[in-house]
Amino acid sequence: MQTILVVDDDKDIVDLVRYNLRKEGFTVLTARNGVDALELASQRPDLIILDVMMPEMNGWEVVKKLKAGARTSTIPVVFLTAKSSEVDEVLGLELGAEDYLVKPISIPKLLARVRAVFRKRTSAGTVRENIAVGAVEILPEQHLVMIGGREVFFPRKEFEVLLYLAEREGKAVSRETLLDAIWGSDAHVVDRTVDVHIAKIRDKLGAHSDYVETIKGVGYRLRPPA
Amino acid sequence: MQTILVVDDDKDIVDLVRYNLRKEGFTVLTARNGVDALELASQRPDLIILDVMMPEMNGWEVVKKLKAGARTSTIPVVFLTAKSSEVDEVLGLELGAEDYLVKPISIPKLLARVRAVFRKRTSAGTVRENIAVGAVEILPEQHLVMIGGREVFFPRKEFEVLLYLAEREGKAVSRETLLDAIWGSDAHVVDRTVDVHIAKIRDKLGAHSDYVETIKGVGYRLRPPA
DNA sequence: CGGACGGGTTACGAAACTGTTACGGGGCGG
DNA sequence: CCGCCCCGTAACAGTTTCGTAACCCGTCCG
Repeated sequence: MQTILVVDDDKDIVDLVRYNLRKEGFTVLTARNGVDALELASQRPDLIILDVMMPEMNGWEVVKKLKAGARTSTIPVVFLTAKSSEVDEVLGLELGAEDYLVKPISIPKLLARVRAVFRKRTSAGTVRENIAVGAVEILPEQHLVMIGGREVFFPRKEFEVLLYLAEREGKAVSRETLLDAIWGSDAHVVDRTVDVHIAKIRDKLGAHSDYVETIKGVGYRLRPPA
Repeated sequence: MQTILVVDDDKDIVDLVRYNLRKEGFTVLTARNGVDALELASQRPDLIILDVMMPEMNGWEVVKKLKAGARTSTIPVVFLTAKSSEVDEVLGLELGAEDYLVKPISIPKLLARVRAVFRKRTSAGTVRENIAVGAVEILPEQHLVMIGGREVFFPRKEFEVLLYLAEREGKAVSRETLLDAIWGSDAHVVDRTVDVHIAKIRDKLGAHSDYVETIKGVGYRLRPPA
């Protein structure tokens, strides 16, 4: 079953949310401050419900750190906020906030949002299964790459590029497509940047660097050699 | 130039979007409600930017009707939404929404999304199916050519020429037509250039070089020998 | 028989593309 | 505050691809 991390300094709210989510069958982790939240986030819950206003480390900071961590950057976050004026910030800042809820919390609304997140996750194909291309294995959920059985660390961008290519094994992928998919359609990035990442990926692939083929004038293609 | 239909009940937004899209060279149609939108959609714009919240007929209904109409079902739609909670619905319901934008609108983002839609449409949009002509197999998505089961590399231009001929197997294609289709109508290329590429293609086809027939005074034709 | 046409081939310089390395900025952790 | 890592950009070098021109051949005439 899916795990949800609930973070709020108000014990009443934590209890209320936990009770209701458990009743729905979710596994619930809780934290009363940002530090503990980050600690628990490393367990990779499927969703984080996060209070904006907290002593010491507020919600923004927590999210920033989550997004920075390779293992936690893809976890969806739903904000809890007391003031509706904060809503604009949630939407304005592009922190990858999945959604928000305004206090006082309406339980039906909460559950609806939570279900919506999971629906989106599964329908949008965000369920990232492990992929193997020849001797290269990619484990998206753990942000891990195994090359010939050995574990190799890939920084975020390189990882995403590799994953994208792997999901389309054998297909030619243009730089433009990669930029759209990974950097976002509104990115301000030169396409030669892709080359550099490809170079680094090849470097890490070591003996298997020939998995990444260059198609001049077209793009790249990932596949095991014949 | 491409035509975009903008639908929103807020005049300010319509004006803002129209102004910016026009500046980018698009032809812009506008509607203030769902009914007018459907009316204009019959003109088959290349893209529809659609507000979710509108009086009388909301965005969902408009899209449903668009998808129902044979002439309008393939037009990509980008949603405009004020609340992030609606985003889930956009993605959750599989209405074929191409993308979405959250208000307040960022113009650079809007333009980036629009451009992305057109890029996707022209490049990956069409599902390029594999083609076989005799012993020659062309796999467009992988940018691969198999000749008698053996993989042979074709540089971009040669690949495109071969593909173009293969898509018209048995039909005579003039140099002029090829130049138009592959080099672009605004290219400044001598038509004898085509001959050179044909020669290279024949060379790579090896034993099957006779697939490419010359029709004197007309052009070329690709087909397996009788 | 000579010449005009159309086309096949080859050679070569220019342009286009990519691989790689180096550098600067930013963020995070110590 | 310092140092390390990730990332985007620029610059340089090495290839590949492309477009033309040139030359050659066969055919079809008068």
